[in-house]
Order: sequence, then structure tokens, then C-alpha cells
Amino acid sequence: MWIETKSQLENAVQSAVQTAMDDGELTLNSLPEISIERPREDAHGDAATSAALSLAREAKMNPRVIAEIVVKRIEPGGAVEKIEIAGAGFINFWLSSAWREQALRQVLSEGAEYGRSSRYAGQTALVEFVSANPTGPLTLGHGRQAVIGDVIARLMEAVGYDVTREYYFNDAGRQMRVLGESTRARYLELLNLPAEFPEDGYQGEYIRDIARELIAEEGDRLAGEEDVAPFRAAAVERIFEQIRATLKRIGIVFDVYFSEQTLYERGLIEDVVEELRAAGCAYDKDGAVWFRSTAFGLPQDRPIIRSGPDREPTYRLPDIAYHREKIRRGYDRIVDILGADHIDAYPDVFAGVQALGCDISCMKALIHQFVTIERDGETVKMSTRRANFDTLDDLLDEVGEDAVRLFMIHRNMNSHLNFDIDLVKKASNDNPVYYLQYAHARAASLFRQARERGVAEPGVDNADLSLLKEREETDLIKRCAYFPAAVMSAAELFEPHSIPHMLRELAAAFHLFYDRRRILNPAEPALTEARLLLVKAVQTTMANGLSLLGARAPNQM
RNA sequence: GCGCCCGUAGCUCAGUUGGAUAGAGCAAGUGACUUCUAAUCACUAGGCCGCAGGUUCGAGUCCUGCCGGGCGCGCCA
Repeated sequence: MWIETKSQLENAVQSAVQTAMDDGELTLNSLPEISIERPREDAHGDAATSAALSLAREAKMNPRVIAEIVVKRIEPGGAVEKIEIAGAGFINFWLSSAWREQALRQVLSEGAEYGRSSRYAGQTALVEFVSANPTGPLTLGHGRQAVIGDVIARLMEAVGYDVTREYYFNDAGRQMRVLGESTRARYLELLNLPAEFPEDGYQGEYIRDIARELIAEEGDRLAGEEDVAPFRAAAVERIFEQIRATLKRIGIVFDVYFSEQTLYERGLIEDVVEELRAAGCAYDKDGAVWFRSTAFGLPQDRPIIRSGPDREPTYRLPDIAYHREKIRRGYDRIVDILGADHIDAYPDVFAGVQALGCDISCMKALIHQFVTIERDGETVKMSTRRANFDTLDDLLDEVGEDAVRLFMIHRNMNSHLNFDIDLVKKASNDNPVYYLQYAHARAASLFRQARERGVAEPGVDNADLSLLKEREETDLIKRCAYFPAAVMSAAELFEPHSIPHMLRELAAAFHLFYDRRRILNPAEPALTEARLLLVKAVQTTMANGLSLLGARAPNQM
């Protein structure tokens, strides 16, 4: 409702400016774009524009005079009850009660669909995230990324995209070889055979677990094995099993696990090298092959194939091939979620894809900062080995799935996330997770009460919604009405943290309403009915919002 | 040294694309449960928005330079 009203008002103001120009009362070089926003203060109405202020210079007129010229020409339609000029020349709009009633009916009639839109229907999107190499269990950093990626995918789905969630994994190259060697060394150790643990091997206890399982299944049959492949395969398989299980706990299921190895098998890696050479973007130096990053304004050229007899590609080369494949697969929007440690790497990859002649305007990389853990008032850096919360699973065990999801998403991804374990574990009023869920549960509880007391089921069609005129009520209606716009903007700007933020405000407004106004009131059945419908709208909005975040909306707490 | 991110109340952070008197939560203090769930609500207190310039009608927001913190800058991914 707000999305439509906003653009109607923008058009109405713009037409008024046009008319004023036609009438010769306003002199401008061209018709300006008008932007309507929600004022911070209630006293400034429901919608406002600062257009008169920004036009003042060009028109060489006092902003208030411009505002007057414009306002008297505005034909706002039924949604607007009142227009005022305020302050330095702001034009403020108050929306009518009819508008609020219609907004409320929309929430109720759309139900679980409320907040979703078809703006991007027919378009496809690929969201790549986590993409942790299968060398160990997922860490907290992966947890943040997993939740950010999944919520972005949900938001994009909500505005109409057909979204593919993809996990890219490296099952070729050096890291995997080291993983295989580490596993073999543990395997041999457990059999009391001489073993050489690789210098940069994976130290974690989980490698021993894998080796133990391998012994249980295969005995010492692999002891004389020269090739690391069976060890590597066994390790990858088991680690992936665990990763999938962890992700599933927080409701994340990938559509595609994309293997790097397949790029080699299909010859796509070599193709990229040849094409980059042909385009003059790759050259030989010091025995290695280099990508000419500097041709794309980047600070330095980077090797894509190592020197030495093996001619092994560096990670950048398969990444370029992979991203070119993404574009070839025909997505309208391609989003990568990356940790801050990749900040220097992705520009080269994007430039590489561009060098291959691809249009990269559909590609977007989102970088998120790291997670730190706070416990007992002390900050523990995530990278610290042997900290209590190395793994995402440990954290989930400790604080639960909903809390992890909400906490991981509730801050701007550009900022470091301080995960306060003590706060999240507290099942009390200072826990923001419960605050949202409690609002939903409270609403559900009202309907249970209504049923127990024999209050008639409220009917949307006949209810007199004009009875909802208290400040707490109109405020709630407006907040529900803004929800679809909040979803749209979170999806378009890739700002998932704005959703829990607006839900918190909605919850606060609901708790205040609950505290101040009696909802089930036998003396006033018509008002009770209207208020129950309002409660239903809040409950619906809250449930839809929590669902976008992948968190439960409990009916009882 | 170079690149990216961050710096807002004691703490953790929002801040609607540059708008009107900078907001929440926690922590501190005071009050509200015989009444629909007190996992809640109300009130009080708390601010040179890191510092210094600049742009403009208007800057927490944009530009420049400093200061402080994080992450990178590898023929690791």
C-alpha cells in the first residue's frame, strides 16, 4: 500500500510542478524527480517531500513560496487527508483513515503472501554463499555468511526472483591434497604405523575421527596405498555430510553444489587461459602465467598459473572460469557473499570475467565483516584457536537455531558482529530474539483467549475498521503498511539487517498497544472485532517477517 | 607503505540514499501485574555523531587530510 501511495504522491507533486511551470510561476530547466519519504517525526505527517528546498536555488525563489505554488496545484486523490507546508519549506502529507482501513484489509486478505511482490517475477538470480572448502566443520564466520546469504536469497524470492542457492567447493588442487595427506597420516598413526604428518596439515581432531571411521570400515586395507585419493575422497565425503547437517539445522538447503573439479574436466580452465591470452590480458613472466589486472585499474597483476613443473592454476583462474560459467548459465542477477578476507581477491575475478568479454553488470559481491564472540564480558576473537566456539555446531548447541539466525543477521554486514553469548542465552526481556517472537506469541494468545471466551471470529468484510483511531492503533496499521516497502528495499539494497530492525519497531508498537488498550472487551463487541483484526494483521506481518529471516514464529512461549 | 571496512550515549548498535529537535536495546534509577502472557510497558538520566577543514539553503550522512581499530596486500583459498 505504501509503495503505491508513495509513487502516487511523487507523481502528484511532479504534475503540480509541471503545471506550475506551464503557468509560468516556476522557472526550471527541466522537470525534477520528486522523492517522497517518511518523516521521522509524527508531527510532520505520514509522508513528506523536501522538493521545494532542493528546487530553491534553480528557481531562485524562497522554498516556502515554491511549496505554496506547488501545493495549491496538487491533486492528491483519496489517500490524502491534509497537506501542510512546514519548516523551511517541507510539504507534509497526512493519510486518511480510509487509506489505513484499506491498508489493513490488504494485510488481512493477503495473509502469508503479504509483503511479497512480483516486481522481479520472471527473473532468475544466483546467490553463492558459504562455499567453504570441505576441509573442516563450519566456523562462526561461515555461520554469519550462511545466514546473510540465505536471508538475501529469501528476500530476493520475496520480490519475485527465481533464486538458486549455490555452494561452490574446491575439490581440486593443493588444499585437498593436504587434506588427503593429513587423513592418511592419522590413519597410519592409529594403526601404529610410521606416518609423516604434513607440515601444513589439518590439525583438527575431526581428521582423527575420519581416520577412525575409515579403519572401522576398511581396516588396514589402505595402509599400503600410495595415492592420497581414497583418503581425500573419504575426508571430503564425511566433512560434507557434517556441513550439510549443520546447514540444515538452521534451515539452509542449497540447490546446487558446484564442483571446481568439473571445470577442469570440461576443459574450461584451459579455455580461459587461451582466451585471456588472445585478448592480451594474460602473459608469461618468471615461468608463471599472469593476469593483467592493472589493465582494469587494479593495483597489481596476479599470477593465474604457478611456475614450476606442475603448471598448477592459482585459485583465481578457476574462479574466473566459474564466474564466467555463472554468466553463461543465464542468470539475471548473480550475487556472491564473501568474507572480509576476500576483499582483495574478488576484483581480480570480476576483471577476469570482464576480460573474457562478459557483461558483469549483473554481478554483485557482498563483503561481510567478521564475527567476534563476547562471553563473560570478554571478547574472544573468532580466529583464536581452541576458543569455546570454533564451530557453528557448538554455537547452535549452546544458544539455539533462531537465536543464531537472528543475531547473525541483525547487524549491518559492513560492521563487525559482536556475538554476545550471555545475552543470547538469556531467556528474558533483554533478549532481542525473544522480543520479536513474544510479540507474535502474544497475538496468538489473544486469539486463544477470544475462542475460550466465546468471542465471535472477526469478519474482515463487515468489521467497522474506522473504530481504530487511537494513536497506538493508527501507528500499528501504518507500520504494517510499510512492511512490503521494507522488504523491497532490503532486497534491492542488499540490506537484510533492516528487516529485524523494522520488526523490532513493530513489536514495540504492538507491546505498547497491548499495554494501553484492552483488546477483548465484552462491553464493546464492534471495537473488539476491529482490534482483533488489527492484532491479526500485526501477527501476520510479524510471522512473514520472521519467516524471511528463517526464524520460527511461535504461537506460545 | 597500499586497498577495503568501521569509529554515533558507559556497552552493543540503528539512522529511510543530504532534510525538520540524532534514535533503540542493554547497563543505572523510579514506577505499573486480583484485569487479554510482566519474555511486557511508562518515566528519568545519559551525546564536541573520532579530530580538523571543505562542499550547500541544510552534513552523523558527500569530499580532503589526520587519529584509532579490523581485514587483506602469497606462484594459499
